[in-house]
Amino acid sequence: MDIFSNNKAIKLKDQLVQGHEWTTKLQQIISQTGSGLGLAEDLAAKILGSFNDVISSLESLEPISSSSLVTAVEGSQNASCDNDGKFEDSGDSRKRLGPVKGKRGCYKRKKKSDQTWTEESNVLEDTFSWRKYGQKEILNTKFPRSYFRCTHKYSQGCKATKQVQKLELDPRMFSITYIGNHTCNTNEITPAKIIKPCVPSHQDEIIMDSEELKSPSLATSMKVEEENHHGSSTECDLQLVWPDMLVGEEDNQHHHYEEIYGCYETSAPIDVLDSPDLWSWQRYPFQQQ
DNA sequence: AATATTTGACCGCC
DNA sequence: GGCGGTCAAATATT
Repeated sequence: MDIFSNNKAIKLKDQLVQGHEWTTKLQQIISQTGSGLGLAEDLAAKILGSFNDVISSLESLEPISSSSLVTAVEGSQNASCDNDGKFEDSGDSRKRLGPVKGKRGCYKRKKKSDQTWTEESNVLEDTFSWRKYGQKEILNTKFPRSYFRCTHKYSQGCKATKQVQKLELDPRMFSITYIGNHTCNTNEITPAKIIKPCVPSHQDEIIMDSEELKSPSLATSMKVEEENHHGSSTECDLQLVWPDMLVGEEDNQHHHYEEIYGCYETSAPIDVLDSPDLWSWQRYPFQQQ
């Protein structure tokens, strides 16, 4: 009955966690920038402390464990007819049984709930791993909209999705709409205190966002693996979501499609350790479809 | 072979 | 019927 049992609390917590992480990244940037920023570093530490306090208070009031998150989120999004989008029977059950058109599994369109919020950002950064599942041209908009779902949708039933669209007014910015909260519990709340900004160490592993990201800057959770980096990194950025929307030097492109990786901090040795930096670009966990 | 992305088709809502 | 969100076969990548 208290407010912490509802979805808003979950969203609130997610946003706090996000704020915490961004602050952490900011702190890292500050500390890497070096001298003369002690005050800023102090301030970032204080902000982090506040985030920690609020988050832990929230958790103590109502343990929002991943299981309770599942409960909270379920019911707001029943994706398909009766099986609730669980695809519990062998992953292949979702595939068409043959060249039968006109019978795609019936599904209910999600309604946007209060678990939907939009951010504008110049980075496509967050702590979750996403998998793109669609892209659409949107009427009267210049840029297409890309649709992402949580990588753990099938393995853990996480129903979080997000939509990303470039802003017309400022094509360097993205409008990112998050729909639903994550119910997956892997990497959900990485120990943000030691999160470092994603600094790609190899050119071929560059990511996205424009020149300034080559300097330690805001981290990103997405990675483009583009082998023909003739263009600016801004183009990488564009290619991340709209590989076909490149203007200009597009003729040189071989249309290698982007891949998206979750960017995780390696506190424990995981399988990808050849990364010279402290980040490991973890491929999306295996999963059956 | 396993997994991810692309992209046209399909579906529900307005 | 149009539009936007999702599905899933085909294709690309690792």
